[in-house]
Amino acid sequence: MKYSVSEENYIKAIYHLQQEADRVNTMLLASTLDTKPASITDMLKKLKTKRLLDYKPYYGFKLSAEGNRVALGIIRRHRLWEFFLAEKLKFNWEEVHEIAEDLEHVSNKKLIDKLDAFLGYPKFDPHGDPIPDQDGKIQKEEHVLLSELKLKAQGRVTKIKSHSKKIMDLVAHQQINIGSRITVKKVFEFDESMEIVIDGKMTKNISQQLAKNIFIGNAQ
Amino acid sequence: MKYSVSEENYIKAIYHLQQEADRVNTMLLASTLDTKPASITDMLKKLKTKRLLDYKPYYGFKLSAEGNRVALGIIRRHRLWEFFLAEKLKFNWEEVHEIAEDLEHVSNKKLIDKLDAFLGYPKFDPHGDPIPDQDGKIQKEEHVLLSELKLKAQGRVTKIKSHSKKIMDLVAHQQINIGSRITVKKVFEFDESMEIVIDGKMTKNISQQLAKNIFIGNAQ
DNA sequence: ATTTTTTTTTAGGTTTGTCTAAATTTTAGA
DNA sequence: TCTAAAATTTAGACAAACCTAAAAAAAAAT
Repeated sequence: MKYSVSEENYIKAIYHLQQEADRVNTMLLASTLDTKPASITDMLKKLKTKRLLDYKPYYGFKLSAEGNRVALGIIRRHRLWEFFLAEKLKFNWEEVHEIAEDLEHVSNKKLIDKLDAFLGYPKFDPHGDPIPDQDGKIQKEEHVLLSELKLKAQGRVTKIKSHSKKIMDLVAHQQINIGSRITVKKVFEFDESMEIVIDGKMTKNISQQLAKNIFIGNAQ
Repeated sequence: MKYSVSEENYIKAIYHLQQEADRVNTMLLASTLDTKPASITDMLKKLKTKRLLDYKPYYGFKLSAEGNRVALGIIRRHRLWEFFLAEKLKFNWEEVHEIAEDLEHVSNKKLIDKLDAFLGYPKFDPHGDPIPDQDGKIQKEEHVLLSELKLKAQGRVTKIKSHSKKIMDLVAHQQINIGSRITVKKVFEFDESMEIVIDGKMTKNISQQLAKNIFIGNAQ
């Protein structure tokens, strides 16, 4: 089965929102996709008839097993292209998300499997997110939010929660990279901002908002 | 300026048809794109208002300078992806055209220029067609149709005219590749079919129809 | 030079994915 | 519990890209 770019974007957005809270509502999806609630309702009905979504009017919705499978296929394509762009074409890791948004919709199975092989079957993309394999299996990550790290605690950045341009801009400017070693030096009670040291070299001040978007691996 | 997938497909088709005959008509374009003439007229008007096309109702049409520039951009993307698929992902060269039809519509300039660099600035795609550079410049080919080759003449295959699945199937089956050395052994008057020797090893019989789709370099 | 055929365009309709505005249902507040 | 607010859906409209059927123009044939 082949789905339109729009359908794929809805499925992907629903999948991601469900990772946070497993009941997703129309308003939230509308703001995520930057459309109006009425448009969401239209598409929900369409996805329901295609059996990608369990949906009852007014009762909320969630992806069916098949919807999940489709979502993981889209995410697999997205993250493999991100890996390709960063690793082979030497893009900065904060640039790759936007381009992969387009490439992910080219859904030729053989293309993606050959790309996977060419890249050496990577397990994580440049943002630290796991790449689903051919069967949609993903390797579990073990991490905690930087905002939840205790004073003097340290660990490595494994992932940035959101990939919006706005966050990527800030993260890149602050020189926070996947793999950077972070130590929490101080947490200010006033606004919950924190002072951190990156790779033992640079001292930076970051807002709680930002800290809530940075994952730190608890292993390694 | 960004164009829709449909607009790009029209522009590309018009460009290719103009290489053969420089006056293109509605019927021909309709059959090439597998749509109805009425749909062609609709799009011609649209492309005219976007200044990509010189078009007067009933008088025929051709690409404007800007239309040509856009066409060469699309062709550049298409052929770079074809090269990537064949060279890096190890696709057979008869498979790459179809996948590149989708990839060509991802039009991020930086992506394409970095891909070009990654591939080592190739001048020809796996079909032997020239790849336009960043400024739309293409390296001229020197070749002649196999059907026009004289008896006992020989040369190397530089390109296959059409990339349709039907032709690619036959060409692959007959083991005719870019770079194959072809010698014309015999031409039969009855149907203009010819007996050829490929790489001095295999003797094959091919129809005139096929011979009219195979280009032989006259240099080298 | 007409008539016939072919090509092209126009007119009006369909689907997809969006919108605004209004109606309905649910949730929250007093 | 009744009312006000918020969320959701419905109704109807629109643009893009296609379609069919009919009209108009150009080309070909007699």
